[in-house]
Amino acid sequence: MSKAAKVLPGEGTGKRGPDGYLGYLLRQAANGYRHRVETSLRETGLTQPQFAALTMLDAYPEHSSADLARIALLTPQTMSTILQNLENAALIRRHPHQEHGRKRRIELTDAGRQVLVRAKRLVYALEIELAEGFSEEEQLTVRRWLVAAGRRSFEEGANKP
Amino acid sequence: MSKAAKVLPGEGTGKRGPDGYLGYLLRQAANGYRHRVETSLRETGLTQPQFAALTMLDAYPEHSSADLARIALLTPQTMSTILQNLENAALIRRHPHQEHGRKRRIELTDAGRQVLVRAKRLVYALEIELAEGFSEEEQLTVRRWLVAAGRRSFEEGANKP
DNA sequence: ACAATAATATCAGAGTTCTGACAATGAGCA
DNA sequence: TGCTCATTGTCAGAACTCTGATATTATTGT
Repeated sequence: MSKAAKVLPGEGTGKRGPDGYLGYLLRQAANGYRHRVETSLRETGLTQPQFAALTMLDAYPEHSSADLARIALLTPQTMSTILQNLENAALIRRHPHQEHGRKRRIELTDAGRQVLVRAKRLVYALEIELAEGFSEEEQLTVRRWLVAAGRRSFEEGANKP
Repeated sequence: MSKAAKVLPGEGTGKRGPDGYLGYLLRQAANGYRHRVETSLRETGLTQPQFAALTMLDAYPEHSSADLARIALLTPQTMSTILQNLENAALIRRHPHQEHGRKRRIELTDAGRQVLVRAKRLVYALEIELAEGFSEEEQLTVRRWLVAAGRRSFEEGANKP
């Protein structure tokens, strides 16, 4: 290993610690958390987006793929991909929509419901971990910031996902 | 559109506002910010990870692909992919490492340096936007939280990226 | 009723990220 | 010396995410 590699900034220091750029920290935090979620969900075979989609479908069974995309701030194409994978895994089913030729009604299968129950337990444990060490007030600050970071100047893009 | 779709929770309400799950908010914030960065970087053709890699290489020209992966908390495979794309775009160059058969020395090309200068201006403007509306103290809370969210319980995984 | 516009869904292609597997090099030990 | 192990780099395959394009259906305007 070259001499330079020995001088790698340490774990929580420099640009990687609390002095780093917010955008860089945001990407790393999301990557790290997704990784933990999917490691924890390994036994269920679900990914983080699949879990989110199943949860939304369970809460709002009336919604179409396009609806879900809007809710999750994703493009319709992305949501379509996620739903295709869920359908291939037989966790959801899609029927033609009555009174609608193009829209499709989406339903969780029994397997989907069972997996979701197990997955919720696993993910909620991690969710609690995310808040550990931060006061109620600090958590509120973080939530406000995350919402703002996800939505800031979202109106100038052409393909506004 | 079905009646149910009319009752979609509004923009900043319910699970999508400050009352939502932290993990869900984190994913959306990172998605939204990445989207803004790449829209802004459109003219340069860079993606957010490519920008991050170029910035790191410019700051630490001695580092190998494996070094960069460790710094950025990514797997070696991921960093390898990003560097391949940068190399195909002729923004970096890789030479065999002296005193080392396997390691490779990575350098920005002139084109790479020029693109990086333009990209930095664009991204730093967004970085400032990320902090807007939050006090110094609040920003520190957010940074601390992001660092913790990215690193929490990172030691139990087998493939520790 | 017919044409124009909007909404829904999907295909194609690219980049990022992971897991899993593998080859080649370097370092340490019996 | 030779064996073992860690490091470095890559290939293959999958999922997610985007942009761009296209087909089908619904709504709206004249």
